[in-house]
Amino acid sequence: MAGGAQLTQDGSERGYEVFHTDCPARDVIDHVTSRWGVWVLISLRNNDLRFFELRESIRGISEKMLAQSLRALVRDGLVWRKVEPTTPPQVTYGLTEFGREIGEPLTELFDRVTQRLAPHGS
Amino acid sequence: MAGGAQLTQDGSERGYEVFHTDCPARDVIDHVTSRWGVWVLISLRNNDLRFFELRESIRGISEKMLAQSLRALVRDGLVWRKVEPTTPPQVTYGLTEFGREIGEPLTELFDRVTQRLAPHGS
DNA sequence: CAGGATCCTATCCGATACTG
DNA sequence: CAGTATCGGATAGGATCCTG
Repeated sequence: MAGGAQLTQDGSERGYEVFHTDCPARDVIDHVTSRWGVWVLISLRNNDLRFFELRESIRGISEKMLAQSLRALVRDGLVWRKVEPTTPPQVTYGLTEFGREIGEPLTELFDRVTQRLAPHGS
Repeated sequence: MAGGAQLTQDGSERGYEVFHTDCPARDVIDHVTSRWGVWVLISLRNNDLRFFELRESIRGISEKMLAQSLRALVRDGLVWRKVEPTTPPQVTYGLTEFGREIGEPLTELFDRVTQRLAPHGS
């Protein structure tokens, strides 16, 4: 069903799959493609990072939105969170297997846009 | 540079590529991954559609946001717009080559999420 | 049918201040 | 360091009405 999940024109009212409002996939996609979620996932695709490393990496994000985005991604099972109860505390974030699965096409998307817009490299 | 485009730690302030705020790619990504842009692109990946067909397909979108999203996507060169000056007028939208290029990983992303969340099909 | 214009609300998001 | 809580401005977005 790679091409499916559109509306199925079988005449009935239901038949929509993910385009319908109450589809759980829609929420996840919305989180993944949210303003900052994208960059969090892309930032984490290579190495696990700590909170402040993410903040430094994603220029322009506020702590509030970073924390919020991370919470959503953890809730959705895309990102894990490891707390080292030291002083000062150390919290590390990384991609789960699902997160890596999702991060792949996201990276691809990202690369294609970049390549398209910046072909003036030589 | 599939793995690159992170910050380049060469010590200087500049050296960021796409995570920096004033990167043009970031705008496009933001449009592509906008609340409704995603669904427009995914809706169009198989067939060209008219305005009302898009509205029907993407459940929950308002005409205003659909028009607005379409305008942004056309401006970014991801979607083309063909006007048939009949009465009533007929406007068709479809993916440009760039749009198709971008739609691919988006569809992949979409499929992976769907597959993950709805494996109870059988 | 395919929108543009207007109004109004919901939420996003940054800034600031505070906590463990 | 890694957050949470609160406030207020900016923006997204829905509803309605109107036009070619």
